[in-house]
Amino acid sequence: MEPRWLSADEMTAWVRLVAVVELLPGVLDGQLRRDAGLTHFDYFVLAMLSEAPRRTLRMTELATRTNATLPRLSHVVRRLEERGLVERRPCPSDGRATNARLTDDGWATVRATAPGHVATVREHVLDALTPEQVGQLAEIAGALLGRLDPDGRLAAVYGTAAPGR
Amino acid sequence: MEPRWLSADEMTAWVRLVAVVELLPGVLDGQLRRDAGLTHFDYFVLAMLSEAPRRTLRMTELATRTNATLPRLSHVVRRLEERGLVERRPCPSDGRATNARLTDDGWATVRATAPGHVATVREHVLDALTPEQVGQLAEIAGALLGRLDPDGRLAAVYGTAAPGR
DNA sequence: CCGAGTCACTTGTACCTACAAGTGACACCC
DNA sequence: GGGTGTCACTTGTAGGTACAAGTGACTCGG
Repeated sequence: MEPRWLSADEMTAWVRLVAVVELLPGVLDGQLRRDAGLTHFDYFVLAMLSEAPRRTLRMTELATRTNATLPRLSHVVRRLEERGLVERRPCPSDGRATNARLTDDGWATVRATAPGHVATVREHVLDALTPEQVGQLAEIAGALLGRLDPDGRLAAVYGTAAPGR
Repeated sequence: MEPRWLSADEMTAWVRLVAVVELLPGVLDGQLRRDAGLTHFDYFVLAMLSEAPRRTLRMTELATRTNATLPRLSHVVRRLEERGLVERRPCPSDGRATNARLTDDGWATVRATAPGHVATVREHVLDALTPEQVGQLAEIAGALLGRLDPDGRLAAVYGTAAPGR
């Protein structure tokens, strides 16, 4: 089988996108690790909790929102718990479930870390684009998510409605 | 310090971009791992070699093109060498350097793997976009790379874009 | 109830990556 | 032409992620 190859325009877009996907995590991880001793995934976990009602989420829900497997999340939350940023309690209404809650220390950490993180995002991404391009990027990324996340598992995070479903 | 926060449009674009960056590597890795037993980074290393003259590159050059640290590349190439896909030889002109060359087996592996990889890229990325959006994506990603890769270390890959193969 | 099946999570093992230290090889300079 | 410093890599060790198996808790048919 021989699928149609990529045109020059497609190749350019694809190769650059791959480069971005390769470089961006390192930039984010580096800044957060230096400034707060957190990996980007750690920060994302804390951020998801900070936006949840009562700063609490069930492990399963937290796993889908962070696109993590349950074992991975379990390990990460255990480490965050050892640092006092998160606490786990058995869910009163379902004995199988565990609720993860952001502690006051964790909340303070998020508030202290967010400005530097936002500054990094501005510096390396948003400020490089025109307002028009920001809109185009939202459209394009939305379209990609329709393919990358057809079940909408992350839809609760990235907002409303991929057009694909 | 309080940097200006993100506008609603910026937040949408950013959150979606993060989701893409989070999901895309998993999709690429999964397909390549299932079909060829290669990680996306492995494949990228082989692809870079396959496009180089005489299918040979010095380790340092290969590291910059793949955005890898030298230790990481050293481990990966050792494993690829154990599988017979790559071979290493001391550089005759500089005793410090090592040349990595794609073997015939490695070349065959790349040729056998590329179509499935391209199909995945089409399915999950390019076919989700209009031709106009493909152009916009190239522009946007190019702008981001100006910030993410200011020294142009990866420019040899995404810049000239060598659409030949 | 009671047993099979599923769910929600935890633990254990293997792999991969990052960081730090070590080994030759080259370059320069007096 | 030794001494110093840098370069190009390799090796060793620690930390994080993925996959597989295990443990209680719920559900539902009989």
